[in-house]
Amino acid sequence: MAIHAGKKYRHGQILNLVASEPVSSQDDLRRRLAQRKLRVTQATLSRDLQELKLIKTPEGYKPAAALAEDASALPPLAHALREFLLDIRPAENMLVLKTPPGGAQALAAAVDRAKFPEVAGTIAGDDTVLIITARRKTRESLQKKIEAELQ
Amino acid sequence: MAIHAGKKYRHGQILNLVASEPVSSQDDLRRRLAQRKLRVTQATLSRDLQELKLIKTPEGYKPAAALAEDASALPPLAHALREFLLDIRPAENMLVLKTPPGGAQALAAAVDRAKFPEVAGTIAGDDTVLIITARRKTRESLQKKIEAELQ
DNA sequence: GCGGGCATCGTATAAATATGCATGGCTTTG
DNA sequence: CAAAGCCATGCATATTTATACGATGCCCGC
Repeated sequence: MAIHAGKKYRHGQILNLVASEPVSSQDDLRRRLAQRKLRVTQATLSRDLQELKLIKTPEGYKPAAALAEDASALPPLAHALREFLLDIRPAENMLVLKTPPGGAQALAAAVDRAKFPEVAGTIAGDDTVLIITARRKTRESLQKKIEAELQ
Repeated sequence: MAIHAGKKYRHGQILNLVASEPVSSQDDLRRRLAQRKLRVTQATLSRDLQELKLIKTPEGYKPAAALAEDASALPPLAHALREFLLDIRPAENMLVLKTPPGGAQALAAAVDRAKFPEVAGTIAGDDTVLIITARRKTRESLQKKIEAELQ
């Protein structure tokens, strides 16, 4: 094996590089390492990046450690509302939210996650979310907050 | 344009899908959407995923929201080791660390700052650090600690 | 020393993802 | 309504990433 400085060392250099400046591709990384006298092929870097748990983002490679969380991380409420909400209908102490087919579960989850004090509970079907509040006044307050999320 | 239900709706379905089960590729995603009567091409999904800020991880697509970084939030010693260490050689009551040319001073400084009780003293040349401990047993203990820093 | 097992790596190529360009529909303006 | 501008999209293809396979080096026991 050629002039090798060891995989450990190369991994350290890779971590340094991606932490200090955006690296847009494995070939980009390969060129930068070459400047540091480390000559390896793209194939090796593909393996290295996997071992180092670095993932590609629009802003370069980043450690995946931060995203180790469960797959249930949902987008914020505002986003869910923009994506799913078709209509809001007030009904005394309740709010009825309409979504496209299949969207209700996701929207309800986002509402729950927002933990509004006004919300007594939610029920989601396929394209409808029912939000229940204590009283009509409570519902008015909640409705304002939700409409504010829509800007 | 075919029977389409709108980009917003498709985006909602994509968020649902990737939140509920791992999706390994854009083609995988394309097939699952087809089951929900959404027919689009991989090219469209590539654009969708970018707009939704979903990034590919070994466990499927995830929201990029949780993109903390700092690969270098490591303790200084671990960082220095990753950056400089090429080799560790034990020698009775001493450890010899090899670095790339010019790296020894920096690595030795990091070792000193870590203040291991085992370390009697260090001597750094250009590409070699000599760490001196009291006895062979002491060196073994230190060596384990240093190797642990490398993961 | 000699073979076996393991790890690393490059080459070639497959697989996955991104993109230039053209099309068709929708909306706005006059 | 026509013309213009804009979006969303598909198709074809370029670019990027992953992998199957074989070669080489190293360590270890005999």
